[in-house]
Amino acid sequence: MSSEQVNQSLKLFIVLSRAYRAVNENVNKLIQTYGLNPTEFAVMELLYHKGDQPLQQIGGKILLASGSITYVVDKLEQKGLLKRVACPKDRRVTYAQITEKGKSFIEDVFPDHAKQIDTLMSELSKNEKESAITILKKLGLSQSSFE
Amino acid sequence: MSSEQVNQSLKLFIVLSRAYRAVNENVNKLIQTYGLNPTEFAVMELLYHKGDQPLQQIGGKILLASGSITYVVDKLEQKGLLKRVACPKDRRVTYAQITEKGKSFIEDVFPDHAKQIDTLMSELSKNEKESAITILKKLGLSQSSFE
DNA sequence: TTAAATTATCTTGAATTCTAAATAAATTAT
DNA sequence: ATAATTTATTTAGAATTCAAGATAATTTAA
Repeated sequence: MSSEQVNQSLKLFIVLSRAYRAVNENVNKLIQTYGLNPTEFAVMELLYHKGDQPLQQIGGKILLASGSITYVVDKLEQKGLLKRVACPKDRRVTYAQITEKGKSFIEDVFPDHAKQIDTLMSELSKNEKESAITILKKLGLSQSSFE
Repeated sequence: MSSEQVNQSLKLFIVLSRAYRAVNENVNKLIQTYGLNPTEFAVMELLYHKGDQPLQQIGGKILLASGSITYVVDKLEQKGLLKRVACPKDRRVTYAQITEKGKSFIEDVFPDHAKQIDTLMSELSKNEKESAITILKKLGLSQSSFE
């Protein structure tokens, strides 16, 4: 394990962090204009694209502790964008389910949202995006090593 | 602007987010073992590698609001890892300056820290890292578009 | 079956971050 | 020179997140 190799990895970590933060900061500002915060939007996207979710699964998918899920789901329920639905088979479980209002919200907002993200990526060519996707996929699988 | 292109950008955004979070989650756990939180560590790294910083500049470099800088700098000052130093030329300005204790801390911790990050990147070949660095650099420059 | 262990959600309190306003110093314009 | 604007830091209060514990339901094992 040469020092050069370590330096390259460090540099990648820095560049990865900057790229993510730069893009994400812009996406977050965009989401604010919809009247939601990033976590709320992530939950809505998840329910819209993947269907009803047991509360617990939401935590695993968007990286949120169980106490925080209760908080975010409460807020979205107050806004009428989702509702809690009891699981008939296991009474410990509650599903979050998108409402009609929630569905309309995502359908209103998502096309432009996607276009804006495309704009944020416009510095990259098609091939560069392709390469980045292939490479970054491998990093996304990192197992947790320091628990 | 084809829909395929937008989809590719969306996919890259998702993969970028997952990669960053996977790596970052591990790095954050590592930092916790040093007794600091990620923001505190970022400030210490900045001061160690880039020298004294006016408080305001810290915000720009690690993406933190001015109110939060006061909070983090207070905590690091309490821990004796940095001190505030008045700017002689402009009395509005306060510098954060690393202390000897802070310097020792980083010097103790950094070599292993870097090695652990290298381990997290070990799924990628040298060439893949090189490509990722080149491509991600372009994204890191994204200007804020929705202020 | 009953007890023990596990799982899902919620509650509580602390930590961290943000926004907006307050304060203080410097700069600009009249 | 004085007033108005800008810049840097801090304060105060709200929002968000987490960790740990509480509650309730389910499953496992004796």
